[in-house]
Amino acid sequence: MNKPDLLFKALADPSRRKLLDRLYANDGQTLSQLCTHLDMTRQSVTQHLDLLEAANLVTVLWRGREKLHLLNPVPLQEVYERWLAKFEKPRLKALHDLKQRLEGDDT
Amino acid sequence: MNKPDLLFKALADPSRRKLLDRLYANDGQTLSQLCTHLDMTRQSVTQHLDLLEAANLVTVLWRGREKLHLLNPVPLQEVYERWLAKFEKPRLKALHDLKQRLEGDDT
DNA sequence: TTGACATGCAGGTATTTGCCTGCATATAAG
DNA sequence: CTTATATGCAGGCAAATACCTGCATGTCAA
Repeated sequence: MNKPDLLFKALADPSRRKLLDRLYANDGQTLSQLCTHLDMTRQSVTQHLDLLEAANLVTVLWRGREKLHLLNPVPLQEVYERWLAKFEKPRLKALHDLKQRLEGDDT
Repeated sequence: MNKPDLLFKALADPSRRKLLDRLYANDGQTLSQLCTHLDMTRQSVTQHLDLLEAANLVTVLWRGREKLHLLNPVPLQEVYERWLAKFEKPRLKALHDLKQRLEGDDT
């Protein structure tokens, strides 16, 4: 699977985003530590972390029997640069607004 | 399903990103037009477009029997503001580099 | 009105996902 | 050495996904 696929898929799950948030608040936590705040088994959390690792959002550092998880923000910056930066605010929003006027709001 | 879930899920598929790219290059295309460049049936493309619409990335405008698709970049800006902006460049990359030194490169 | 065109709607199926249980392995501590 | 701790590995299962086929509906144009 290619790079942006892995990245967006990794971000598409609330449990995984929660893991990223926890690492953002307190980086370098072990698997067991990360498990304590999610209502699922250790094995499920492992699977989520594996996905985050595959997306290069989390890097692993072994210390003895402990597996420390470190957050890597670089791919997120790349997402911005390659996918979001080109959508500058004013440009296409005008079309959306135009639609609102032509059709009435169907939201 | 909540907002960021829909957004990231919509972006997690290469066909859907390709559709967004095509709309970025040439906005307001019909379903048939969008089908011509993807190697799948019209119904599959419809499903992808439905997902993009659910994520509010695409807005639809009916003109007679034609369904025009308009790109809406606002959710992408929100993604940046709510998820990416807080990961400023220098901060945590240092930890990733530290790991490289401690473990050797396992990439 | 009739025929062509644009799209919708209703399934059917193979694959992927997300979660689980059960057991195995490796490290730390007494 | 023995026990507790931290994690890995294998497999199973229900739900979601991403395709498809077949048929129905609505709109334009002659």
